[in-house]
Amino acid sequence: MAKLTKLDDIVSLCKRRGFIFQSSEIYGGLASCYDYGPLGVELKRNVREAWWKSVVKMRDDVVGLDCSILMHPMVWKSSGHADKFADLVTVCKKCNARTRVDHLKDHAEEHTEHVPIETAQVDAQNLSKKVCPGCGKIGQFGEPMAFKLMFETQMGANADDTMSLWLRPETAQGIFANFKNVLDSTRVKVPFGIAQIGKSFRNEVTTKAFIFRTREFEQAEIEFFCEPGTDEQWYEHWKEKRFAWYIDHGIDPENLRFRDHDPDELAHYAKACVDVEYKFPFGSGDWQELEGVANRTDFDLRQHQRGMRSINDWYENDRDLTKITLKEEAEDYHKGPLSYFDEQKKERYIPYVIEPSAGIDRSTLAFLVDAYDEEEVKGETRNLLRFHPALAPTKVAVFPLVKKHGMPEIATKICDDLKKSITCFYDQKGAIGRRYRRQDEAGTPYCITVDGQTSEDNTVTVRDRDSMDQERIAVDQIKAYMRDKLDM
RNA sequence: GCGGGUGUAGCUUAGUGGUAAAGCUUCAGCCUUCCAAGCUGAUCAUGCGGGUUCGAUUCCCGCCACCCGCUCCA
Repeated sequence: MAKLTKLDDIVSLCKRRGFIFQSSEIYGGLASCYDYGPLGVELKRNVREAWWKSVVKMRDDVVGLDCSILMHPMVWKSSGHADKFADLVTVCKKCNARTRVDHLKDHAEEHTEHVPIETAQVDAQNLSKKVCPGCGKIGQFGEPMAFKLMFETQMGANADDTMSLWLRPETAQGIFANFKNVLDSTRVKVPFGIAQIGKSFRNEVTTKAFIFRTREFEQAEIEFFCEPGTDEQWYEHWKEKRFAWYIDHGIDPENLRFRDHDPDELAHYAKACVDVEYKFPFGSGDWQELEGVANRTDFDLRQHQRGMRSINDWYENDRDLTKITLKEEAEDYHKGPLSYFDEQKKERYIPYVIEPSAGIDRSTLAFLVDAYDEEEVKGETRNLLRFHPALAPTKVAVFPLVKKHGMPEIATKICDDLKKSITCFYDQKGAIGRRYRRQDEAGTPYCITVDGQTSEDNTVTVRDRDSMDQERIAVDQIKAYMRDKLDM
């Protein structure tokens, strides 16, 4: 069957049906920014809720959180973002390949982490011996360009007295910063997790592929705190849980896989990391990351303990982060303010952290692409979105077979009644077949039709999106029927 | 940022140095008793800004945006 094979087809579908629009389109658009239309916002909201339900509501060991996007600058000093979230990039004059300066080596290149900007600048002084990984030419590089990877903004209305802040580049740090608050207020015990969904901002060097890599994006992250030594089993646990979530919500297993990070690919704080990848149809049909599950060890909480010890330095140095370095870690750091006291073992430790970090926009796109289908029906092409019921923007559409003989009144009443608990949509325009197809394109799983028989025996037909089969049920059974079908 | 490509109604396409055509969609009406039927009518476009020209959607320049690479990662 013909499917979406080009990104252009997906973009077109998204716009045509009101899923996703280019941001500020009437002004020519704004690079890398997108808006969710009427159907898109419902879909995305459902993706969020499905995630939240799965990791918070259905579990006893995860609680939720919603942190501010603006946080104390020291958060980013401790996390490492302030020092390291800047790259110097240079371009080979011969082949135009673009490479991060810290990735350039005299000989073979090996993967490295982000490095402090100052270090990179020193490195950049001497590129004459460096080898272009693209064409192998030596020392043919242009002036290195600095990239600020975090968005900066100002807090304070008085123009002469403002404070520069960053928009968070990840939601994770808000969770670490609230670790103690959650411990003190919710009676949770390790192992437990804190989940959060929210916007993050990164000045990606290059954006990519529609909403796949954007500078403003939405993350769904869990920081799961566990006892050191149990981290590997929890890593496996989350790896499995998160993979299953995509499958359970309709992603074709053929299009989903794990990709383990190579040891030299791991971030400095991570002990292990695996990506959940989806086979997007764009480009050459590449596998692209939807979610990363990482074992972050005790790195973050230990870093924040160092940061807390350094706060006075920040004040004493005119609140200038570039002038300070974090204090060394205390000898007994494992008993520090962000440690956990294990009642069973009667000992304190800094928990290890397993972090499943998903991209809401990315998975929304994956669910959309994966649900898209075309099939031949009586010589006509039927376009439909086979969304999982939990994700479908509209759950039920209600129609009168024709708009006379009192059918619209009955149908309207049914729809109004359903609205209280189910997202539904009423339509009486045009021929019935057309209305069915319209709902197919929006991914609505069920259509209820009031016909001539309804006024005689109080029954309606329920039409299934995927099979197009119809079933006749009693009006007073509709709610129960839908609850059952929609698994509500 | 560099290289390559693209930009005409909501969508898909046509076309031209003389003021833009069609299909689908949408809207109104008629007709319709179960899968995009039919009839009538209507709305809607040359990404933005300059230049050349009597006249630019078309030619030139700049900008913006998107796509494909280089990169990166949720």
